[in-house]
This record gives sequence, C-alpha cells and structure tokens, in this order.
Amino acid sequence: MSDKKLTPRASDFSAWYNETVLRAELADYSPVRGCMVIRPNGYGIWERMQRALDDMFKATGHRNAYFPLFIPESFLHKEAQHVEGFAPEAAVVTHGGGKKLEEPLVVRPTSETIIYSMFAKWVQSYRDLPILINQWANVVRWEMRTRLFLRTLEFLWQEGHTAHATHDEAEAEARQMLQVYRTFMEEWIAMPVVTGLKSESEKFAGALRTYSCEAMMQDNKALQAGTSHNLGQNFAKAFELTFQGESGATEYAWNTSWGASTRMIGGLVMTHGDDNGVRIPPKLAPTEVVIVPIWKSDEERSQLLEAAYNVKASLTSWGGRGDDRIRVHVDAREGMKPGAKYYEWELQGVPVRLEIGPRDLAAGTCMSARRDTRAKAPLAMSNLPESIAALLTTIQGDMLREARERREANSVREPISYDRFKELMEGEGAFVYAGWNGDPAIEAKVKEETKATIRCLPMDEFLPDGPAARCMVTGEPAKHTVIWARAY
RNA sequence: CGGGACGUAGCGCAGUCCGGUAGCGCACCUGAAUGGGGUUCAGGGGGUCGCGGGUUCAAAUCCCGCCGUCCCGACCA
Repeated sequence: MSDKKLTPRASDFSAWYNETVLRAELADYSPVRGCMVIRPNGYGIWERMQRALDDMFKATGHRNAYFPLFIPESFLHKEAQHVEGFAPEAAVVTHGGGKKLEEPLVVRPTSETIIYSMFAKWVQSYRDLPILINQWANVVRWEMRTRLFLRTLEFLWQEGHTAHATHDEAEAEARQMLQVYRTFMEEWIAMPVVTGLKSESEKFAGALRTYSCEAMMQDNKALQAGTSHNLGQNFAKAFELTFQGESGATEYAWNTSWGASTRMIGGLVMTHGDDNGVRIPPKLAPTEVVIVPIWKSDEERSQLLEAAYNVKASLTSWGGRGDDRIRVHVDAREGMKPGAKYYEWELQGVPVRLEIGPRDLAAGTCMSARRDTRAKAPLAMSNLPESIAALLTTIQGDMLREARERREANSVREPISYDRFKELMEGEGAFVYAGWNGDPAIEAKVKEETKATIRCLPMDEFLPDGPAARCMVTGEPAKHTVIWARAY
C-alpha cells in the first residue's frame, strides 16, 4: 500500500469509498467492465448476511428454491410495464452450441416471469396457496454506469416470490417482509432505515405498490437497501396463474416479490466506514476478535503464542452465546511489528482487538481495543469471555445509535421553503420530510432542478400537521408526506 | 452516444514538451538486527512502456490508426 492514510472522507466521499473497499480487500475490479469480484473478506460478510436473512425467511414460512438463469425473451414481454422497465438493461444470449437460437434468451435481471410461469403449473386450487418461495441467485442488469457493490452489471441477491389467494394476504406479506428487512438492517448491519411506499414513478416495473428501506449514507445521500412489492394480479394475468376458489370460481392469484442484495455491503461501508477503513458491526464480522501477541525474544514468542491460543480457546469454547461461538483469529505472523498489524485489522474492520504481551501475562490481563471508538482498556483474563461478549454487544448497539443520531441530525422535519430545499440538496444534503400534492409533474420538476427524488412516503411516522400540511413546491394543501433526498 | 483525462513492474506513479542503457515508492524474495501504534540496514527478482503501422542510425518519447479504462453528462423499476 503506497499511502498510509486513506483519502479524507470529507473531501471526496466517492474516492474514499472506492479506496476503502479496495484496500480492505472486500472486492476488486474484474476484467469485464462493471462486473466485480467479491473477495473472501467481502464474501465473509455476505455469508453472514445470508445466514441471518435465511433464518428470518424460514421463520416466516418461506422455502428456498432455484430457477433458471436464462429466461425466454418472450416472457419478459408478457407484462407491459415489466418489459418497459427491464428490456433496456437486459443482457441477451443469441447464440448457443455454435448456432443462432430460435428465440433469444435473456439473462435474468429479476425472476418474476420465469417463477410465475412455473407457479401457474403448480397451482390448481386455493388449497395450493400460498406459495412462499425464496431464491438466492445472481442477476444481470446492464447499467451504463457502475460502482462497487452499489450498482454492478452482475450482483448477488435474494428474491422472494409468493402467490396468495387474496389481495389482503399479499399486501400483508409484502409489508411483513419489509419489516423483516428493517429488522435485519437495524439489528445486524446497525444501519437505521426509513420504510415507506414508493411513488408511482419510482415503483417496480409491473408492481401495484412498492415498499422500500431507505438508509442514509455519510454523505447524506439515500441508499435504497431493500424493496418489497405487492404485484397485484399483473403477473398472474400475464402468466395465467389461476386457481379455483372455495366458491368454485376461477380467480387470478396475487403475487409479491421482495429482494435485497450485496448492495447492503456497500451500505455497511458507507454507513460505518471511517478514515482508518471499514468498521464491521460484530454480528456481521467474519472475525469478531483478533488477538495480536507481542514478543521480543524467541522465548517470549513461544510463551506469548501459547497464551494467545489459550485465550482463543477460552473464547471459542465459551457457551454463553449458545451455538453462536465468538469468532476469533490469532495473528501469529512474524516479521511484522504489532503496530502494522493493528492498522491492517482496523482497515478490515475487525470489531475488537486484543493485545497480549509479557506485561499482560505477568498481570493476568490483556489490552482490548474497540474498532468503532478506537478506545483501549485492560481486561482481566479471569472472566474474559463474558467481558468480550458484553463489549461486542455494546459495540453493536453503539454503532446503530451513532448511525441513527447522524441520520436524525441530517433530517429536516420542519417545513422549509423550496429555495432552502434547493440550497440543501446542492450543499450538504439531507432527508427532507415535506408535503407533496401528489402531482408527478412536481416530482419531475424537483428531480430536474435538484436531482433529489422522493425516496418514499414514510410509514414510520405520520405527520398530519407538520410538513405534510402543504406542498413544499406549490404551497397548496398536500396529499402526502414524502421524504426527499439525493440517492445512489 | 456527447465532453474531458489517462494507458510505463502486482499497486501507485515519474520519464513524453526537447528521441540516445527502463526509473522511483509500496509490495514481493534472502539475511541480520528490531518488536506495547504503520521497523531498520544490506542484497535480490520482476516490465514485448495498451496494440498496429510510419518517420529515424536510434522511439516509452514524434506522426497516423485502432483498442481499453476512468471521470462528467445521458441512464439507474
């Protein structure tokens, strides 16, 4: 590494972000423009995200399945809005086995069409419903401009797809999964989100309603971190997904779909990173504790290494967290000074570092250092697992609190003039809660003039007498409270 | 597809104006000392200078063509 300091975040957030992702070895550029290689450091975080989300999906009755990467091009065309939304960014396979294909195959940008075509075969009666499926997969969207983790041509995600007998059941499902995402993002990523309904112009191509989780990054821009759609009967009608109801009549099913991707790793970095690298919340950290033994002589070296591995054993064998054992790594590398190791692990975001040297050995202690605050404190060896577990819990909570406080400090809930709004959006940025008269033309005008978009109509809070009372732009009585922000 | 910049060792760059032995920092390898916040010294390996053509005794450098990448815009349910 040529430079010892990272680019100061304040001067150029994008440059800081790229450098942090590359130097923390989360990802790298691939030979294909816009595609990304996720390195073991980054994939370790993804694996923990997958496991946590998968458990939550199972707990809400969903099962995993797998559908094909290739979708007949005609499938995409069966739902009018859907094809309009996705055709421009589709990657299309025209040749296979050395021959031109009779019908081109689209590399899935999302799997609604292929999945609901299958659902149609599986459902006859209302007794076959609901179908609650999730798929872990990679998808391809040919974006013009890409960014590590946030917008790549190919990305990893999960997409849930369900079919229900009634509108209300589908609506309840879409909202339930939105809450699952919120819980995951707050409790695991320590990334607070605002949840709400998307405007017509921002909703999923083919959906009745789209809900999203919106997080605020450290440059005060919004990141859409997860979405949940009530698809109504749009796809059921396109793919003849029908069933016979209790009354004997044939009805179209109601679908939902919901997704979250490796984009969340980008969100994690932009929420918690600092000038020393990334900070990973303990629950998502592949390694929660790194032990750095410190020695001078060969004699001390074997002593300290033994002590370090003993500490590791005491932590990993501790059952105070049930099956979720503390994840510990001993950095036994030689020829590297302790300070150099500290910087490296801080760059990679390991939440807690333990330093063990001859002085500690004699005193029956070790030195702990928190990654989030960089605070150091001696800990007694006698009850180390308990104190480490408590420290990890504290860090997880503090990171969420810090992120929430930062977001609140940069949210505007009082009514502001449109001029002040423009100033904000061109300057430091913010989440601005404001009234909107519901007119798409106003939404387009604001986007044109400020690049800010309606992130959502928030469900978190209802502000009948606050910003919602009047439309920020026209001053006439407002129909909705919305959150405006510039977004990734 | 428009506007701008760049392409030289794994990474980051200098050298190009004004042609003359392929350089620097980091990383890597060997040895010794060092080791509680980015060690030091000594030695070493590694590059068809994006590709193709032209000018020249001689091209990373000048000329022509191509390719690629990045940034700004357009695009991003």
